[in-house]
Amino acid sequence: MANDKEFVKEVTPQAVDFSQWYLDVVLKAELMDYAPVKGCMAIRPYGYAIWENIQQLLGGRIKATGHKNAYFPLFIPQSLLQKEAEHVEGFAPEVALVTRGGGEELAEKLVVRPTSEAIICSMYAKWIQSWRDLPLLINQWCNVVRWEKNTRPFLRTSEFLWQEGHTVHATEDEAEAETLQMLGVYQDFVENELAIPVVAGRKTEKEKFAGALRTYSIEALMSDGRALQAGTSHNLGQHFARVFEIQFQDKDDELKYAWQTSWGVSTRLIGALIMVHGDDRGLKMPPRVAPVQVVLVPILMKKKKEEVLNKARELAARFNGKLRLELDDREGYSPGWKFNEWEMKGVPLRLEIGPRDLENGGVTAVRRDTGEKSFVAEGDLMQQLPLILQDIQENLFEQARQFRQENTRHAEDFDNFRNIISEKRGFVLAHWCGDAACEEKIKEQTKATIRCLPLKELDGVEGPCICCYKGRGKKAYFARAY
RNA sequence: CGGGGUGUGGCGCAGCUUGGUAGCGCGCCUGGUUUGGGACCAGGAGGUCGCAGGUUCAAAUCCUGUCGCCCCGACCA
Repeated sequence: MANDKEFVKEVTPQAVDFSQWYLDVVLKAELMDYAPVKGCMAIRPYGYAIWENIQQLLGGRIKATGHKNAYFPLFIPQSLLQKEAEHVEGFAPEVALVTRGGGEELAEKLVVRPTSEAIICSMYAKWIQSWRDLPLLINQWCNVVRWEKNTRPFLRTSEFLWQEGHTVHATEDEAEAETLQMLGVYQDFVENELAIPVVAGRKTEKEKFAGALRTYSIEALMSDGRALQAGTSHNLGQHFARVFEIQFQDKDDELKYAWQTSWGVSTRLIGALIMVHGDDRGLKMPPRVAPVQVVLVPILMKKKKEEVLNKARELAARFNGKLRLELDDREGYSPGWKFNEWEMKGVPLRLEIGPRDLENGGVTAVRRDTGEKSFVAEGDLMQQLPLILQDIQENLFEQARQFRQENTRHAEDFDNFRNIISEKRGFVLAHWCGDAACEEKIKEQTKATIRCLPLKELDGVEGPCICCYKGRGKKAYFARAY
């Protein structure tokens, strides 16, 4: 269709240039706009609504597991950040520093938080004295700043929004259990609400969080075959407790250092949502997080204009508070224009109501995921719409799951490994001996990194390392990553 | 930090080679006709051409400098 071409011209097809497609979509769907500062963006209402839904759905899970929200300062005295050696080293290059305030040079420079371990630990040291104060389970929603050289909307920005949980426990076992519990919460949330299948696993020493004992992550596969870390959960051990002196007197009267965890997901999830589900026509929002779940477009002909409009308004009012339904009764835009715009924005379900539908006593429903059209009688709407949305949610997950399955391959020798990575991308499962030198060599030669060592034992059998063939180890997930 | 690109009404671009005081498409505003996959007609508003200096009677255009932003790589949620 001529019109189709015209429209599609505004969005670069994925096959032509995936990264340009991504940029076209985030801008045209009005998720964000570039701000005057490099790497910074304004998150527009439609994009922010996704974040609000994430906050609500993930926030609910965080609270349900006993955590409470709190807020800690944006500014961290430089000396605090520098306490934990590995932590400083990891973050120093990307830290923004405030040196002046109130027109004067500051006595101590202030770091703009790149993450809040330091400032939070300094407070926890004051709050914790006894085993009775534990566990301490706190989460905060905030912005953080990391001075990035290479930025991309949502995926890597100089400032981003996230949620960071910081907990303190009496024992190592409890801390480890908490770390894994929250990883599980992330997996459940991302799979069931964002419809993105993920692999849960442990990070290698090289890839772990600066200052952590162990880092776990959930890893997702984007539709261009590159992996994206979608959430991390760290067992901090006693590293921070020791330098910040978070001590408690235990039941046995002894003074002990506490065990800590931290875990976070960021606005990067929005990037994942776009890259996992989107197509050449734009976004495809999973209904559970879609800012608009259903759009109702009245077809306003000269005849029956008022009747159609009245019925549309009546239907919209009926779903008020039950579904996120938007009535698009703007005049001056043709129905076709609206269809395309809402498809670009990824609204899962579109309802059309025109003179014909009025006669037939219902609406025409069109799914964003399959393009399938159906007629729904007015009386069935209340019951049918949630079912269709649920079906769309499941279908999106299933599509993504299938894609991941088709793009997860096993490699038994290095040539095979290299070929898969360079020609097909996706996840590659291969044996790794555990030596950082092999990890590094693989990265240099293929640009693929170890995404994680899966928690779920895949075959569980050890084999010769894909790189050195000498050492033996279990299979790890490799991929080129964002 | 390297490589590339780009800066001209809100957006996308042309004009620059060969200096002569800014144009096109989209969008926007008004009115009318339209409306089942990005409608049409008529009228209209809107730009000291990233910034600074220089050359010239005259600079979007030539020269010098500078800044921003975007993309691709090395480092990272």
